[in-house]
Amino acid sequence: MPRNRRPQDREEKREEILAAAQRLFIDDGYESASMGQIAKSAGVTVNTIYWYFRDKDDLLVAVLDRLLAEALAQYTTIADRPLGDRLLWALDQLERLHGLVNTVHTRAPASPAVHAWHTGFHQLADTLVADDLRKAGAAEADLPAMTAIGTFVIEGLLTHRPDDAGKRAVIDLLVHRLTTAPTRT
Amino acid sequence: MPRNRRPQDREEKREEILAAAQRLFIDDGYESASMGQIAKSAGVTVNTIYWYFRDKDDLLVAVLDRLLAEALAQYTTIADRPLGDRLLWALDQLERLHGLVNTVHTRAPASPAVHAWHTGFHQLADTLVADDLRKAGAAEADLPAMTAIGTFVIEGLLTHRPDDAGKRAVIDLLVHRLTTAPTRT
DNA sequence: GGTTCTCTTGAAGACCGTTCAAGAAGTGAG
DNA sequence: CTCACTTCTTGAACGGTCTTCAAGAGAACC
Repeated sequence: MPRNRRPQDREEKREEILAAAQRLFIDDGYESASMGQIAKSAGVTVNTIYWYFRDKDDLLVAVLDRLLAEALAQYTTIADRPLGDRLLWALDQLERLHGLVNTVHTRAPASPAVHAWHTGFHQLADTLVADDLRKAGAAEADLPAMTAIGTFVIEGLLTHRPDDAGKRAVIDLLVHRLTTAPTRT
Repeated sequence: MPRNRRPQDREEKREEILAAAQRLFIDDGYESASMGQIAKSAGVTVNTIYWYFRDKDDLLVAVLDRLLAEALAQYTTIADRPLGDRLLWALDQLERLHGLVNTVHTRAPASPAVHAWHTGFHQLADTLVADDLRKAGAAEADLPAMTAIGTFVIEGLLTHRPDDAGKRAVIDLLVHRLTTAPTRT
């Protein structure tokens, strides 16, 4: 039992800070979004953020978890579409956070928390993609390399952001080349 | 004609600063390597760096140019090896700067200089890869998507650094799938 | 009423990249 | 030699960052 309770619930306030951080991280980028701006946007002082989150990286991880949960909730609604469509969907989902992909890669070496999130995310993504490729009849031995390629291409598309036609072309070619057996020579 | 000359040549000193910056950027990362550390490592004061370079991003671009020139000089020695070998070579070359790949992507939106370097680099890389794929008999229409996939996979391997066997598997599978025509269904 | 825990805050610390104004050092002209 | 001019170097400061510390406010329990 909590010895004390403010009128506003703890989770509620945490969520407010998180929402402000998410918006600023996505709109301005992780580096540009200062703790001061986040605090002002959430209507609190900087120190209050440090009551709910260990540091800025911890705040980033919490935002990432939030976004991932959102995306996974939506994933069930399109889980039975063809692989190419699902990849494009994943791309659109992730594209909302375009800058954050790079941020995660940048912060992971320096922050154990971000590193752990990054590892977990790729395990999840690998599992999903591997299941797909298995169903498409890919050889079991090729699966690790294939999922890696799939992941790398998606990250590349996020980082370099070609136009829609370019995205389509890359995804279609990738799916075609990965799911149809090459000719024996 | 220069009105004045110090005992040490201008280019020489610039090169010393550049060497110190390169080592720290690669070993500690761009963010962690502070201007103060770079200056101390080069045996000068911080302000001296600002005499030779506009800002930290300019210093980064100069380091990138240095590294790229080194790599290109070596490229001619292996230009006639098979595509897979050359990709692995490029990977080893670039791997020395693993962290810098991300740094470039992170700084490009904020720094016009880094952005310009990034664009130029990809134009160069795309040209090289496209030539290769053309020689391997790839359909002209597929070339842009193929080179994009090649680039993305290399960047992915650099960012996520699997072991040597994993790298080999990904490269082999990629080259195999890209250079052999899929079966018609 | 006093104690205890939760939450909030103002102020300060350590570091960052960058700029300013001043000084040192070499070169050429009078 | 002296003076002006350019090149290079530097100490000190500025505004910004994330983070921490110590103190205070507010609700719940004894």
